[in-house]
Amino acid sequence: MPADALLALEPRKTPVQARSAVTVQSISEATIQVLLSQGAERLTTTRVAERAGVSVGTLYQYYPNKRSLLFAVLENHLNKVAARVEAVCESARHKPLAGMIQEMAEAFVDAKMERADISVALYRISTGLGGPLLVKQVGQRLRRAVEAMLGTATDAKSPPDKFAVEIMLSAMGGAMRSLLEAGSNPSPATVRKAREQLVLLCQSYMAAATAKRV
Amino acid sequence: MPADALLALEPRKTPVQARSAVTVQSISEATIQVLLSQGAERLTTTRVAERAGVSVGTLYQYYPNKRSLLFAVLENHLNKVAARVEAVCESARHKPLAGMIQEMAEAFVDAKMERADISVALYRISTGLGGPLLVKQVGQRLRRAVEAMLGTATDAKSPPDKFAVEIMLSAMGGAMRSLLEAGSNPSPATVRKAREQLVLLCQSYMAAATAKRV
DNA sequence: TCCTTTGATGAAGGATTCTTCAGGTTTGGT
DNA sequence: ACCAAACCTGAAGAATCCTTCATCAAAGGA
Repeated sequence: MPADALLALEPRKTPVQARSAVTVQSISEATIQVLLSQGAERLTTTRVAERAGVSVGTLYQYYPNKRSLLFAVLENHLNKVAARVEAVCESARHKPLAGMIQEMAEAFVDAKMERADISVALYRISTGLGGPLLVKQVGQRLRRAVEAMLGTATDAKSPPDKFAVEIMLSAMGGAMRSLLEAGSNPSPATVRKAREQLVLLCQSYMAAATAKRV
Repeated sequence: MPADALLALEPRKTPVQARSAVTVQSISEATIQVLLSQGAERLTTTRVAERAGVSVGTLYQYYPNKRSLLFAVLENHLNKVAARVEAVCESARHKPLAGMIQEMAEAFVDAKMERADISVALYRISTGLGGPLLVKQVGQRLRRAVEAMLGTATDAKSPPDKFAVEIMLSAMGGAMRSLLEAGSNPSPATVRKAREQLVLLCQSYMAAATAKRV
């Protein structure tokens, strides 16, 4: 893979004045909106600019190409979710295992649900080039945070299995995705139930996985 | 949504001679190949035809448009996987719960792994219009099969929760996806470990979910 | 106030892509 | 051998799309 494939994704110019900061923000928002209303196939730089209320030229002043725009939006969202889960993982140390997992899983569900529209929109581009890579990176980052937390469990079982943690996280992510993509924004009751069930899923699996260690 | 959006996805003509059957098959295969080597973005009807060794016109004799081609390939794969899991669900009735789950989960992993290339390729288009719908339908179909199986468990707990089964299936699917998209085709050792862990995940969750019922 | 930087505009070039159709080739029955 | 049906071809029309650049407007320090 060519080295400039990554460089071409970096933003082109950073806003220095206030109005341009607004512009960049509205371009980001417009990307989500177009993604939701038209789909990834019909997402066009022109359409995004139109929806943002600026001209195409303006868009290209901050993003060198279409892909870099999508990449930036995706990266931004993933980082926010990861940061929130990491924070919870740090503050939940030195507790019993079940409680730690519960806090972590709930934080994950909440972070995704809070702006369900963004999540749904981004699923539609998470498959493009660079997407799986980002997801993988963030996944690793999350895994490390969870592992560090689990290491401090008061009811210390054997240390958690690296592979098992990965499985747990991707399973949780998959279930959330399926739920969000299922259609109309889920009712509060559904969200409650999902939280509860995902907590149960993670708890029971982690308990089984750490116990099984010989 | 317009009604003809679905009709436009139906195949245009069904092969009657032997050579045309070969042609459509090679078009299907070529679609996978192009998807893997070029990505969804660069998948072109012309490129698919080229790779299949036929001309574009031929392709359009069997598929009314590009989307119908992708839809057909995706549908075919999902149906195969679903059929296999359903078959196992039927033959695994009247056993203890843990054993049933194990057979089901292993069948799922095997079905996905057997042609990992197809799975990976199709993830790249499963997000297009009609994709989530198909996935949802197949998910429901699978859920019913699993529920029917669980109802016959010899160590009968309370009947399984509908929502919980959905969670389990989507979690399993998500974990598999993450694994497959992680990159280079996983080693046999990784596959073994994945099978084992996914079985554990499903077993422990189902046990916890049925036990929790009041 | 004046001038340099920063920000915004949008028409147009260049490149792809989807899809059709008029005309040729192959197959299989009679 | 003959013919109708099935099948294949691929150049070309019509529609988008990405990206650039010459030009204009706003901002803010000197």
